[in-house]
Amino acid sequence: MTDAMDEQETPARLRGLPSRMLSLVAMHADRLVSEGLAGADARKWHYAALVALRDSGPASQAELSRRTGIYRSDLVAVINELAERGLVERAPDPADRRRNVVTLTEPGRRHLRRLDKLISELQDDLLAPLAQPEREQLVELLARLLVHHSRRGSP
Amino acid sequence: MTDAMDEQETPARLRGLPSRMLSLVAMHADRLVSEGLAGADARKWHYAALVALRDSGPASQAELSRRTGIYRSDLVAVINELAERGLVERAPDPADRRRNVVTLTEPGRRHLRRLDKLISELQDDLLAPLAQPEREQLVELLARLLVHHSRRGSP
DNA sequence: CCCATGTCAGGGCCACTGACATAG
DNA sequence: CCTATGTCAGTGACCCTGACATGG
Repeated sequence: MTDAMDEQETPARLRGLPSRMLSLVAMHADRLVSEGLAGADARKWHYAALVALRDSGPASQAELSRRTGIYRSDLVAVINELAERGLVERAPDPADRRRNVVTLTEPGRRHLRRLDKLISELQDDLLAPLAQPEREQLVELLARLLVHHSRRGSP
Repeated sequence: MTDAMDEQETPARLRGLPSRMLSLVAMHADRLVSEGLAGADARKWHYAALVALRDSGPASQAELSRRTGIYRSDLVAVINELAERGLVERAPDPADRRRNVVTLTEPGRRHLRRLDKLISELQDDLLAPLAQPEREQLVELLARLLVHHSRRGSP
């Protein structure tokens, strides 16, 4: 009875394709955030690195890379730029001389607080058409997808 | 009472940032789709162009560009590749000699049917952790975000 | 004269790889 | 000897711009 062997359903249309919708929405989101951060002379990785440092304290670059998902090789430039601006400090780790310990400075903390505000406004712009419970739903669904698809490559 | 002026809430953490989650999930989705299509010697734009042709019939390249969102300049290569494989036909439009009319061929239709199946399996992989109603919720929320953020640039 | 179309050339950003020296 | 770390060099995909010739 419930058999639907004769599905002649409309073949895929582009507009309803989840993978496509995700890409498009993510593009809009990235743009919003990138442009917003550009106005504050920052990029999203600057923000990611700073937040990671505040959340879990000073860390080596490799450790930071794991926390943020930024590649070790790309992190170099990010830390360079943050250090130039005096937002973080990069000092050799006496305990393990391969490592640089990256630390959030006080100006870095202040700057981060400004970025926090900016970012939170941008999230609001992004989610503008959704009511609060819907935003939470969205976040929860995305989180489920993330944990599922992350169990492949990172552990 | 409901006033929350003294919000000292935990400052932003990366994991819960909607814009970030969207980017990450979209990355996974793109990967899934790209790798899947690569196995069928196709790319996502091949698929997009083919679907657009089936959905709305033969079209000029500029028209196709509007339907798919692919830039006119990038479409050239896509149509080249599809034409090489005999999946579409590109012929000058006698009514407007600037235009090329692009038409889906019969082999193109067959190929597209295979891709449809592939893509639909990939969507399943992508949404695996979600139950059917949740998938619909997700798509609906994404659609709302899309219409909202598309009213800027296209009309 | 202005606009549309197809095409090419190229820039910028980003995820990702590979290699290398140094150190554990 | 193998692994980890920081660094640099480079690739390929993708989004996007600009320019140009031809035609409406």
